[in-house]
Amino acid sequence: MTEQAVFRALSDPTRREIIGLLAQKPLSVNEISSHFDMTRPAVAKHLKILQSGDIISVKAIGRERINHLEPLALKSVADWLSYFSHFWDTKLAKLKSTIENQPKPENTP
Amino acid sequence: MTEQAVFRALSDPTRREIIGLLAQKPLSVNEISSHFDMTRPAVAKHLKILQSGDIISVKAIGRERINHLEPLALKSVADWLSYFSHFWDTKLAKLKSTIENQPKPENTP
DNA sequence: TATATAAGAAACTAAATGGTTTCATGTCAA
DNA sequence: TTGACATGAAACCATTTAGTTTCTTATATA
Repeated sequence: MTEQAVFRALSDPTRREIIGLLAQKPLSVNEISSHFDMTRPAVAKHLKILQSGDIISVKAIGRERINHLEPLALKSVADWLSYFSHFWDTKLAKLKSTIENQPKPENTP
Repeated sequence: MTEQAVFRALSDPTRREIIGLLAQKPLSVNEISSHFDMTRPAVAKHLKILQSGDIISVKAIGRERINHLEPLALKSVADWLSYFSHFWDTKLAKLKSTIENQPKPENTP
């Protein structure tokens, strides 16, 4: 939802790991839980926090709830960071603005 | 220090605002505190957390402690995000990896 | 239909977090 | 040298966080 909700969601290592898992493919709550050394309700709470940041969406299939990564939510963090990126990567920042101001980039062979 | 320390430091809106201030110029503890509706010790605690993530460095000048932004620390977050950036910006991600994987131009035969 | 499975919900707990107030220490300047 | 100022440090507090256990509900399936 808000930028704060995304930053907050990313502040926990378990949640970042869940994001990494869901980047591979959508997973049910049980499938996600099996990757961690904690109970299913604990994982479910993390999923709820990820939902509140719109980082994942949930689709009910029968009795399972399939969690999908919504990567666009992470872009707000990337946008915040881009304000500082020129400090460490002037070259890339310049390229970025060049690309974004171009109507159509040429193909790399 | 660790990636976790950086993510943790960014999870608080006050700390992100401090980062924004220090991106303009280095500031003393009092100067930073004057921007917020909380006591100086509270701000000092935030500064300590930012230090623990190596996001700021402190130089003592007389009785003042001048806080400097260390933007390179933010790069670890950018790097983590770049793993997902292809979801929203395939074009830029490709260019980025192209650039970063290039050897030094002068050594190219 | 009976049973097993997937998940949500509630109540509880320990520890971390974000804030406060008060006090101590070092440095500048009249 | 004395007093004001910048900061650190400690003790304390309320709330949030991350986890647990237990119970309930809904759906698959033998």
